[in-house]
Amino acid sequence: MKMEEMQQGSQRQRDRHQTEQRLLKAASELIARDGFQALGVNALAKEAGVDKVLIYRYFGGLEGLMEQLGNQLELWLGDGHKAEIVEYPSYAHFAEVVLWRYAEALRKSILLQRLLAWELVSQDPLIHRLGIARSRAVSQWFLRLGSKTPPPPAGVDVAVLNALLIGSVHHLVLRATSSGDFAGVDLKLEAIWERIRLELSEVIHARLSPP
Amino acid sequence: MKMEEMQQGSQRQRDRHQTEQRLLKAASELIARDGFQALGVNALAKEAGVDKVLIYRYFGGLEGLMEQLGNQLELWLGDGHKAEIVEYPSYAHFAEVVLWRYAEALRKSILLQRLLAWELVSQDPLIHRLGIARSRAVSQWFLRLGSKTPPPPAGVDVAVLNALLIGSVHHLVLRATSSGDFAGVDLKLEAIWERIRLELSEVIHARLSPP
DNA sequence: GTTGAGAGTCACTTTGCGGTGACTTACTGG
DNA sequence: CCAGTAAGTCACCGCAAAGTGACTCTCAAC
Repeated sequence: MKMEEMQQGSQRQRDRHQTEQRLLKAASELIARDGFQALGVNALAKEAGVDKVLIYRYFGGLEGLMEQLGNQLELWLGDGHKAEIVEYPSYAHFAEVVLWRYAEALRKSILLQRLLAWELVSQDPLIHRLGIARSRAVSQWFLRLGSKTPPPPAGVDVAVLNALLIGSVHHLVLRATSSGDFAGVDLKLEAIWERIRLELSEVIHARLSPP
Repeated sequence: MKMEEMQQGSQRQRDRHQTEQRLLKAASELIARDGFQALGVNALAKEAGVDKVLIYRYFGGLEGLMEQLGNQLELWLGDGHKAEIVEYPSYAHFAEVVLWRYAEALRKSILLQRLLAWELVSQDPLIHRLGIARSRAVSQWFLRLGSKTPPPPAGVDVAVLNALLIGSVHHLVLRATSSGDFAGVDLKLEAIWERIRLELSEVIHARLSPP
């Protein structure tokens, strides 16, 4: 009789690795469902169906668990990193495609959204570190996708324009899952997101296409 | 001897109105300094130098106090509502000026920033209601300032463009006070904000000025 | 003066949190 | 077969939170 098959019933299954994975998964789900505010040892242990003492034994506390969760950060972006690198006819085309890829990945990853939102309110140094890791992962993703692209036109403040564009995407996505609307626009409708995509494209080409 | 002048020392000053104002002011300062997470009856009472039972007696609890604080919401926007209504040569000029006014008012009002950020993470219906009141106040402010302005050019998705622009302003201001940087841009520098203003202006005119 | 109402004070209960010590159970290496 | 180690369970501690009851003090109306 193999060990994996027996289930004594009186106690849990005695598999450290599986318990760790349970905890990490439960943490993800808890954050995605209720946000970082709800992440406590008691709630997490209950969500995972595991005793809370194991959080301390295996991870040294919530901080350690979060740190380990953060290591899977690039995984939070979903399959976006599988995107192939193509050659774009212009920087504007590149920006348009990559920005929209990012927007779609962000919309799908509630976990990443929760982290972005929490970065705006928390002063916890751990969250700050997670934010730095997130930022680095994202910009590397951008860099990789843009490795074969023409340079942007001169005379345009590309850094600031990028910040504006990414900022608007962040804010709209975050408002979509929090209140569902923003500035009179109903972000729950899929048709609106198509209009957002179009308008982003217009803005990018209006600013970045050579006149 | 007037009642207002005596100060017995053994007990507080026996002035209900002043105590209420103390509490409201303390709540503002507490939120501005430490955020909504730090807003509890104990912390608030300590900040105001007042017994916490008075929060329940005078406001019926934190919710009531917050509600009353929310009524002063348009006051949070600072002296922005004192701005005179002028006639703009074009919709683009109007958008440029008003958007930047809003950005500057928002940068100055940490209280409003805290509310905006908290709306993104909280599921509290009270915060949701506050957000609706805030949104209404802001859009009325926009409407008032734009009462004498030419219509926007046809063929442009003005609603979505506005959401994008306001969203980017929101996000950059919020990141400025939380982490201080965004997308590789150092939001602590005043020079950067000048570049942001310029780039916003460029985007607005590129999209809204008739070609 | 007396008294009643309202402002302020204090002690208390309850509840949920993070965190820990001591225990039981099961597997493993010798 | 036995002993040690590791997984899991349980009860508990200290603490800070929200909220409440009962008290004192002060003034004003009569």
